[in-house]
Amino acid sequence: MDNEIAKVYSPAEIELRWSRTWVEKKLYRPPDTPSGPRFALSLPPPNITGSLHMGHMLEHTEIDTLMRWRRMRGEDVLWLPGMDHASIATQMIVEVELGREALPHLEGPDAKSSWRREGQRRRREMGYEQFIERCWKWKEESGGTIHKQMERMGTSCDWTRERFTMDPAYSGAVADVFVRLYDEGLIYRGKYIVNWCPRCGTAVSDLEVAHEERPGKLWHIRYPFAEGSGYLTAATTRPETMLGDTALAVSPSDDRYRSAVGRRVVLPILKREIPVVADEAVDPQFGTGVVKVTPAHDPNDFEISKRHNLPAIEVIDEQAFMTAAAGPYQGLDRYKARERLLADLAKEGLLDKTEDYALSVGACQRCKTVVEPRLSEQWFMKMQPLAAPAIRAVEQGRIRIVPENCRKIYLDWMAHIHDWCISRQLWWGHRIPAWFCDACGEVIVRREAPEACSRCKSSPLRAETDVLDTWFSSALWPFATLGWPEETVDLARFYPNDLMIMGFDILFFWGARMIMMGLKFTAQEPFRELYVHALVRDAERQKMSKTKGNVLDPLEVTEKFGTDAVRFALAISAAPGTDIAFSVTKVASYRAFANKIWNAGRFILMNLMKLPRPVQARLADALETPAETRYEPVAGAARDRLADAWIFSRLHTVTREMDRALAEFRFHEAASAIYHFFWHELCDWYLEWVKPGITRTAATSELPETLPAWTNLLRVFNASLHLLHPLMPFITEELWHRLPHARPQASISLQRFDLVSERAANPIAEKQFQVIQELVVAARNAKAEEGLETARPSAQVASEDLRLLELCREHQEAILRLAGLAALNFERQRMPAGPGVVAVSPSLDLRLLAEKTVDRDAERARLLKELGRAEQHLNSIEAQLNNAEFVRRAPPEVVRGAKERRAELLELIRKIKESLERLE
RNA sequence: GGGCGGUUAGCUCAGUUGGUCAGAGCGUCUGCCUUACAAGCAGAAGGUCAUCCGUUCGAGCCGGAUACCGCCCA
Repeated sequence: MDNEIAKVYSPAEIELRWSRTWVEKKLYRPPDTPSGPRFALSLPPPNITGSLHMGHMLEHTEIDTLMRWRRMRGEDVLWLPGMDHASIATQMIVEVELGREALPHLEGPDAKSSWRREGQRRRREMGYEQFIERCWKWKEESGGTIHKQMERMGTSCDWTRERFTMDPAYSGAVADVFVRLYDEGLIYRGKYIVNWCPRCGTAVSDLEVAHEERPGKLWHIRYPFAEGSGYLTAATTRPETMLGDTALAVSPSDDRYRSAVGRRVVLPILKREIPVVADEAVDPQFGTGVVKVTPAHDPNDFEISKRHNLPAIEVIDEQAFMTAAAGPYQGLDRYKARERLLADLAKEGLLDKTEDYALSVGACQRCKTVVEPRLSEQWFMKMQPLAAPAIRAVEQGRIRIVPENCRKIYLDWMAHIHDWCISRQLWWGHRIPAWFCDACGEVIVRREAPEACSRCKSSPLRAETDVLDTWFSSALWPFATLGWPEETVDLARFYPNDLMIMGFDILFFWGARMIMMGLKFTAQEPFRELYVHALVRDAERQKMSKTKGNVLDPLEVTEKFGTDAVRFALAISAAPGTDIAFSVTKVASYRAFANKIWNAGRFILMNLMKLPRPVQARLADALETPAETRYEPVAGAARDRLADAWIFSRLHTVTREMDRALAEFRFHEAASAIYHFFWHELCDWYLEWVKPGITRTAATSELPETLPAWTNLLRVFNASLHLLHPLMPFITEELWHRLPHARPQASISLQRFDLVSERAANPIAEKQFQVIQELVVAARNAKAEEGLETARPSAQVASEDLRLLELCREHQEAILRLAGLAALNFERQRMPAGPGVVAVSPSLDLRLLAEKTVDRDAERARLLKELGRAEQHLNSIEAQLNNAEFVRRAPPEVVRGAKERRAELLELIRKIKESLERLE
C-alpha cells in the first residue's frame, strides 16, 4: 500500500502529465454556447524576443489564479493568449543572429555590437523580403518556446484563440486604425526633433528614452561680435553641436545683454555669422544667461528657431557621425569631434572655462546608447484629443485602476501627455500604409496600395518604408484579437474585457494607450478594471537584471521546486502596490507546503484504500451530493461532532475570505488564508483529531461510524483542494483524481465550487473548539517548561464553570492524545494557586500532576515576567477606564470589553502573586 | 524641478473603514525519527510600529513637519 503513494511529493512527472492533458483536451476554451456570466481577459502578449522571466511568471500566476477561481464559480471564462512582434527588439536580435553567422569567431563583450553592425549590413544586403522571412522564422522558434513555457506553468488560457500582433487580420485592423486617425487629422507627418537612437538607426518615442543623471561638464565658449570688439559667452554641455548653431539667444528680460540683441556674432571655427536673438525660453539663471541655438539637434532650440525664422543645420548624422556641415570634423564620431573641437577652441583662446555639471542624459531603453535629438521627418499622433476621454473614463470610475496610487500616476501622466512619434525606421513590423507621389509631393494614406497619385495621376508611387511603433498595434489588443473591425460573435460576447493585468512598467506604454484606442474605436472602455502588479525583485530587493547576474529563471526554479511551489511563493508575496522580494528559500518553504498537502492526501488515501470496495463506492456517492449540503458536516460519532462542526465552520469562513481577497486582487491574503487553514487547522487539528476514528474504521469498517466520519473528512479535504486549486493547480488536480468519484471527471478545474453553505457557519462550535485547543496548548506548554516533553503526566483541570468542565470531559480522549497526557482529573472549583498552575483562560486552570522537582528560580523568573506583562497591560486599561471621556464617548462594547479585560487581568495578577508567595 | 510611494521582529513583508493588531513566513534557540509528512512534530525567544508635533476619550492607522530610502516624469 505504502508503495503506491510516494512519501515525498515529486512534481515533475505530475506537472508534465497534467499540463499536456489540459492543453490536449482544450479544457479552457469557454463553452461555445454561453452557460453563465462571462469573464474576459486578454493576456498581455509576451514579446517573441526571448523566454518568460519571473515577472511573466508572477503575472501569469495572478491571472491564472483569477481565471481558475472564476471558472470554478461557474463563469464562462475567456483568457485569450497571444504574442507581440516587438518590432525593434526582434529586429535587433535577428540582426545579431545574422552577424553571428557571418562572424562566428568573435568573442568577448564587444562581440555583440560587432555582430549587430555586421547584421545590419547583411540585412540591407539580403533585402526586405528575405529579412522579414528570417524574422518570421525567429518568431516560430521563440514563440514556440514561450508557448511551451506557458503550457508548462499550467496556464489555463484558450489556446484555440491564440493571436499574434502580425496575424493578417490583426495587421488589417492596425492599418484601418492608422487610416482613420490620419483621415481625422489625428495622425500627421512632419519634420521635428525626435529621439534618435544611432545604434538602432531609428526614431524612438519619449517613453523609450531612459533619462539618467550623469556627471558631465559645462563648457563656456566665447562667440566674438562680428563688428566691434568683445564677445558673448554661451555655456553648453554638448559643444560639438555648436557647429550647427544658427543663433545665440538671451532672455528678453536680461538687462546684461539688452544691447547685444540684434547684433551678430561669429561662430568660432566655422566663422559663420549668426544673430543674437531674445527669447522667453532662455533661463537667465542658466550658465551665463546666453545660450547657443542649434535647431537641428535640440528640441528647445528647434522651438526657438521657429519663432525667429532661423535655419537648421544638421551636423550629426543618423549614425552619430559628423556631417559635411561640420567642416573639419566631418566623419568623426560625435564624442571624438567634441574632444577635437574643445582642443581647437582652447587653442584659439575661445574656451572661457569648464565646470563640472550633472546633466541628464537620455539613453535608448533598448540598447543603452545615448540618444541623439535629431531633426527628421516622422509620423506623429496627436494625443490630447484621445487623452481627454481616457481621463474621464478613469475619473468617473468606468475603468478602475488598482492599486489606487497607480490611478493617480495614470491621471498625472495623461494630463501632461504629448504627441507620440509612431514611425520607426525599421523593417520588422507593420508598415505604415502611406504612399508618396514624387511627381507632385502628394501623400496618400489608405489601406490598399493606390494605382496612381490621387492628385496628379502619375505613377508609380513610392511606398512608405517606415513601420509603426509596436505599441501602436498593441494598443488595439483587447478588441483586435476578437476580430475587430469585423462585428464578430466573439467581439459581441467578450468585449469589453472585464479585467486587464499588467506590470507597472508598461502602464503608459500600453495601459494608457489601450484605453485611449479602445474608447476611440469601439466607443467602449476596453476593460472595466486594470490591476497593476508589482515587480519581482531579488532577495535583497534589487531589480533582477542580466548584468547584475541576479536573474532567477522561472523554469529552473520550477524544475527544482515544482510549479505549484513557485506560484504559491509568488502569490503569497503579491500584496498590491509592493514589489516582491523573491528568493529560492521562499520557494523552498512553499515546496514544503506542497509536500504537506501531498502527505495529508497520502494519509487519507492510504487509509481510504483499506476500506472495502462497497464502502469506497458509497463515499464516492457521498461526495457527489447536491451543492447545498456538500459543504456541511453529516452527523457522526459523538466524539467527532465538535471537530466536524468547527472545521466546516472554518472552511466556510476561509472560503469567504479567499473570495473577497481575490475579488480585490489581494493574492497574498487569499494564499495566507488557505495556507493557514490547510496546515494549521486541517492538518494540525482536524486530521489529528479524527485520526483514530479514520484508522480504526479503515481496519474494522463498522459502517455506522465509518460513513459519516469518512464523508466529513473527504468533504473537507475535497473542498480544500478546490480552494487551493487556483493557486496550486497541479497537486490539487492529481490528488483530486485519486479521490473516489462516482463518475469519471475531466478536471477539478471544471468542477463547480460555490461559496460554502452559510449553514456551516457555527460560532458556538468555533468557540468551544477553541477552548479545547487552548487547553491542549497550555498542557503542551507546561510539559515543555517542566522538561516533561517525553513523559505522559496526568493533569488536573479546574473551573467553576460546569459547562466548561463538561465540554472538556466529553472530549477527554482527544485532549489526552493531543496534549500527550495520561489522565485528566476534573475539579469543580477554582484551583488554589501554586507552582505549575497555569491559567488556560480566566475561568479555566490547569496543573500537571508530575513528580518533578520545581526549579524555584526558573519558576520565579517566569512568574515575575508574566506578572510584569500583566501589570503593564492592566495599567494601560485602568488609565483608559479612569478617563471619564473614554467611558462617555467610546462605544459601549469597547468599554465593556475593557472592563472585562480588567477583570481578567486582576484575576490573573492575583493568581500569579499567590503562586509567587507559595514559592517563597 | 514635478508626481507617487516607503520606513513595523535578525531577514522579507502583512496590518482593508482609528478601539484584543502588535502579526505571518523565513531564520535563530530548545525538545522530539509520536507508523501522513525531518520538505516533519511540539515549544520558545525577539519589535518604544523612523523621529517630532498635532487631531481624538483613544493613533502603526488620520493631519503637519523632519530625516533617510525608492520609483516615475521633465
